[in-house]
Amino acid sequence: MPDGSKETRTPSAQDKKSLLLAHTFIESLDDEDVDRLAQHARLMTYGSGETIFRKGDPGISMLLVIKGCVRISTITSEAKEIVLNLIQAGEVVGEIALLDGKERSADATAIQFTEVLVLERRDFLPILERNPRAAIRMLEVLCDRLRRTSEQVEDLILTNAVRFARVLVRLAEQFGNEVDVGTQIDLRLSQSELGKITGTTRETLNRQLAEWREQGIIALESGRIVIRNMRALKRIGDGDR
Amino acid sequence: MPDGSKETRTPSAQDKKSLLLAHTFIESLDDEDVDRLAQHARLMTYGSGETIFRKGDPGISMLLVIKGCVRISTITSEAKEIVLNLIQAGEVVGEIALLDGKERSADATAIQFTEVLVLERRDFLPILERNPRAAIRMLEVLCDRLRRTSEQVEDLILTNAVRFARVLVRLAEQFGNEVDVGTQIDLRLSQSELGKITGTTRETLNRQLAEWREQGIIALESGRIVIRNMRALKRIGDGDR
DNA sequence: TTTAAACTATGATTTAGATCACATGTCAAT
DNA sequence: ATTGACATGTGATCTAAATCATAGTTTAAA
Repeated sequence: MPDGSKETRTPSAQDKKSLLLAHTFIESLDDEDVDRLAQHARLMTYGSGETIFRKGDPGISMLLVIKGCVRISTITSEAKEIVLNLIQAGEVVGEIALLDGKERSADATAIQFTEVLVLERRDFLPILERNPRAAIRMLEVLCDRLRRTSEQVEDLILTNAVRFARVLVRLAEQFGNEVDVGTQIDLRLSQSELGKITGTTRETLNRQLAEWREQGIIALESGRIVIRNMRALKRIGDGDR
Repeated sequence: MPDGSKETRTPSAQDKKSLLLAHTFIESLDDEDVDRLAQHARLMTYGSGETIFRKGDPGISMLLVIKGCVRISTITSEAKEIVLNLIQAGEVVGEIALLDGKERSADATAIQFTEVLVLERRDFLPILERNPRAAIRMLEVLCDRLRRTSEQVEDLILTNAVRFARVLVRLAEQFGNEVDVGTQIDLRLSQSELGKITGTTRETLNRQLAEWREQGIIALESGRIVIRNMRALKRIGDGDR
């Protein structure tokens, strides 16, 4: 696991502005604000496995993910790691601590080569205070997160098969890519990684995947899961065995 | 379980205004907006056990809890109920669906005699759009929720004893009342109810509580839990056995 | 003031899934 | 090509907690 070796490029404010504008999040801002942000924003890149921030860090910034994917996770007192969220290009990371000024509530790690634009609290908050549309956009983001996380709570009291099915369906919605045989999840996830998403051990997960593979419900295509029978998977996820 | 029999009083706009002003949430609004809300807000009351809304309902309103306590919960496909949140006087309920315009993501039930002020989407959203401070206040509420819910996700992959301890500590923070023997949780919760909060069966919970009672860590005082040794409970919750 | 309904307590049994153990497979680096 | 670091695949065993069963207790209603 490489660590710390974040590199920073030094692109022009113009470059940064166009990156900002490409980000869905930014559409709620007017041109001046975008300019202001572009001036102060830093562009950072992280290799796969690199830590972006850690639980407990002071949270004075928010990241717009330009490229790649960020895993939000935390390690319990019993030394189990659980993934709270996977955040892809076009979404934001670290907004909670930025907004409430408290510590980071979880760890953030790049799981691919990832580029982010870092917005500082002092640059961003004034914009929210001036621009209600931006604040409302932030509210939408948080509502979305909350719905997802509540769903995860529900998932965690379900039996494994049902939970796995629901997680796969959700991953397919988030990272899915339609191919001829079905929906491919465009993420290279090891089984232990997937285990951390579902909150189970690698072994149990492996057995379940094997079964579904035999039944033709899923398949593996160069290290990526392809869902071949989405309907069946959804049925399992609904508990209709 | 009584149902549906909501009664509505018809207080004056003045009455409603003073209720609004008493609510911590409202401090971010200016006087005109408070007046406007007071005119349209409805005061509703619910008996213990009454349903306020159900998962799947259209979410066109938000409730300010004036008095009492509301349980936010959901029933899984496997027919298990889990409590996502307990919301007491001074807090808001149902803000997510109001903000994102989607369906209610969970059921809301009064667990005591409860009074709420109902704010409609069409009255409230324009205020957010005009008043960034109110929007930022909403952001804080959501951040808070998100931190709580993420903690619950963490809790759910812990072993029961650790999880119970953490839940009790959290309930003590939220509903605690310092008495001579310790901190009393000011809620009458049956063990099955507590089970739904911790995501376990009544039986397992019962055994754990019995053990802690013998050890003098907790006690029962007229149906309410008193934490007599908070330090011990916190240590257990941290996994330091 | 008894009768029902809900809640608490605890033992016995079962079970889902974790843990352990080890074989096999893959792939990048030397 | 060989080594080593990881990832996958599967049996065997163990265990935490669910489920089942049943008795006692408190609360509220008739």
